[in-house]
This record gives sequence, C-alpha cells and structure tokens, in this order.
Amino acid sequence: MVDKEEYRARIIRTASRIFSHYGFRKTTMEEISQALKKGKSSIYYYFQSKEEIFEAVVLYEANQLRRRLTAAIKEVDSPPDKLRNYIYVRMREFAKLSNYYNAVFDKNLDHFEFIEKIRARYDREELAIIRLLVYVGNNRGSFAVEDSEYTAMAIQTMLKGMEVPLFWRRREIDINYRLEAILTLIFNGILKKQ
Amino acid sequence: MVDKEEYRARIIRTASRIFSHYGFRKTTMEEISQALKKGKSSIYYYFQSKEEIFEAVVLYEANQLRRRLTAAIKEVDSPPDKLRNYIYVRMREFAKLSNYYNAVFDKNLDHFEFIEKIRARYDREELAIIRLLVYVGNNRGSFAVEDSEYTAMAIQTMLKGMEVPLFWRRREIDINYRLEAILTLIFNGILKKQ
DNA sequence: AACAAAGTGGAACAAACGGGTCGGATATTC
DNA sequence: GAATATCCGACCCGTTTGTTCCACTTTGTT
Repeated sequence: MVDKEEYRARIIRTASRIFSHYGFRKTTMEEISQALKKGKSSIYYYFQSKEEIFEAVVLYEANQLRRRLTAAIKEVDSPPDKLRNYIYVRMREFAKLSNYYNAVFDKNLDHFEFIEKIRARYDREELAIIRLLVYVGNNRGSFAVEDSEYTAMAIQTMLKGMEVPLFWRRREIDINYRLEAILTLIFNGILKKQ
Repeated sequence: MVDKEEYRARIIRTASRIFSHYGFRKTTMEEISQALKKGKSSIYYYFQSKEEIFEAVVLYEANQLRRRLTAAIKEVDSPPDKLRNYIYVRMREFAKLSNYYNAVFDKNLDHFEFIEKIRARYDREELAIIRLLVYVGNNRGSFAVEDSEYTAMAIQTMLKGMEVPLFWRRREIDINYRLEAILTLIFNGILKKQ
C-alpha cells in the first residue's frame, strides 16, 4: 500500500506531540490511538511496539534538527555569521525537539540502545559541520586558527557543556547569558585581530 | 508544630508545579514525594490523600489569582484602565494557573465537588469587583451605564465566553485578537461619548 | 460477484503501576 | 529517657497499560 508509509508518518507526528508533552513513560498507546481516532490495536499494524514508535519519533526529530541547522548555515554568508547562526539554532531547537532531547538525557530512558547510535552519529556529523565552518572561515580570512579539527572539537565540547544547564531548565536569562558568553568567547578567541 | 503548616505549603507549591505539567491523573504521589526528597508515605502525614493535595493546590492558585487581580486594579488609577488591567490579567493568569484552570474545565475532574464551590465563590467575588469598577467609573464620569449590576453581569458573561477558546489552546494571536475585540466592545459601549 | 489482501478494533491478559495503609525506625522536644 | 513528632520500607489490591488474538469490515482485483 502506498499510504502505509504516509500513515506511519502521521502516527509519528501525532506521537511526537504527545510524547513531548508527557514523556515516553506517561504517554499511553490509548492516547496516541485516540488522537489518531483509531483503535489501540490498529497502531500495531504500523508499528511493532511503543518503543518502536518512540524510536521513529526521535529519528524524525533528529532529522528535523539536521534540516534546520543546514538551513541556518545557508541563511547567511559570512563564516562568523554562519557559526553564530548554527549555535543559536542548535541551542534553540535542541530544547524544542524535546523527544530527541529527552532521549539523549533522560536517565529513565537509558535502556534504549538506539539512542546511543543516533547520538554518536549526530556528534560525528556536527563535528564535520563545525570543522568545515571553521576551515572555510579560515580560508576566507575571517578566522585565524591553526588546526580546524582541533578547534572544531573544542567548540563542540563547549556546546555540549551548554546542554547540561539547558537540561536543568534554568531561567531563560541564564541560558541566554551563557550563550552570549560562549559566543563572545569563541569569537574573540577565534577572530583575526585587525 | 509551627512548621507543619509551612511544610504543607511547600508540598503545595511542589505539587502545583508537577500537577500543572502532567495534570492530576498523570501525577503520582511517588513523583511529588521524590521532588520533596521524602518517602511517599511521609506525604500522608501532611495530607490525607492525593485529592486533598490537589484541592489545596487549586485553592492556593485561586488565592494567587485573587491577589494578582487585586494588585492589577490598584496598579492604575482611572476606571477604564482598572477594568482593562483587570481583564488582561485575568486572561493571562487564568491560563497560567493551570491547576485551577484544569480543575474548572477538565471533564475528567468533574467528580471533585470542591471545584464547584470554589468556582461559585470566585464568580460571586468577581461580579462584586466588576460591579464596583463599573460603579466607581460611573460616578467618576468615565462610564455612563444605567445599571451597574446588570452591566457587570454582562461583562462577566463575556469574560466567561472567552475562557472557552482559551481552553481550546488556540493560537496566541487569536486569543489576543478576541481580547482586543472584547475590550473595544466593552469600552465603546460603555464609555461616555464626549 | 467473488475473493484475497489490507486495515480495523473489541476483548482478553499478564505485568506493572500507583494510591493508600501499617508498623516500626529515627529525630526532636521536654 | 519517656513522649511525641516525623519519616519510611514493605506491602496490599484494584486499576492501568502494552501487547496479542481474532473476527470484522473495507478496499482493490479479476
């Protein structure tokens, strides 16, 4: 059937909404099926288990994140703007795509093996992106760094460090403050002094 | 003990936070006690049941609403401003104090009898406030209405009418648009033509 | 029309969950 | 050190929930 995939996508979108509100544990198959106006057992025609739905949801959000980050980079031209945009969007979206987010952080969910894989893949891709941004910025004369690889890793580490307080749900101001601080730090340490 | 009441208050604040996120049903006693870093059974030393906690939470939020509304009125001086302020704050806070809010609207919660009482009391008080605002505005020459009581009831009815779409969680814009429309209507129909 | 395949949902069930109880442990007060 | 206030682990038991089974309707094909 052609629209079986489409229906799977619909389930994913719906489940994503509910999961992101209540979390994996508190979301029931009953709720998902009700939101879809189907019988609970019908869902099992499209997915093997609740866990499989969650996996699909997290994958879906991870792709969404990737798409938005790519768009954010293309949006502007100069390397510093690209990097700044990337970091901003990363921080903002990361908290918004809460299933991906919880999947990565929630201790109660650490029995899902697929999370580790997704996370590892994302890390690899992100490092490549940052490395490229730094490299291009260097070539264009915006940045002045010795080793793109090493610098990219340092930046990524900083970004990871910001995820933790993000997870703690501190005050917005605090987050923004940290974000600004990190950006200033990165740019002041990276921009060619004129 | 002096701080038994204080501890009850702490439970209420904590429970309020969790209830407002997950709703009455999905919030467990386990979670509340964990958030308080106490054993589950310890909570029962302060409250008889989960329902009693919820009742206290709703009452707490109702009082908070009352306090903020009173403050909103005192904040400005002219009667039209007072009324405008009152309505704005009412709408904004109502959605924020989500337990009170859900208590009043959630169909799954209609077996709580205390809700009816709180609601009735709030209605009475609100009517009195609006009546007074209208009456004073009338005396001060800002408004020109025949019967304060009747007008106050009409305004309250309008406000109630706005709670429904508020409950539907429509777009912010829609809500604000309605709010403006209602305000314009009330004021244009109420302000003395010069 | 007839038949297979795709899709649906009600019923049933085992496992887990969750509100509430109880008896005793531990801390505090006098 | 007795009396009282506070806390908690272990348990109870009705309810919830993920999943399966199977009979059913719907859809597409010949």
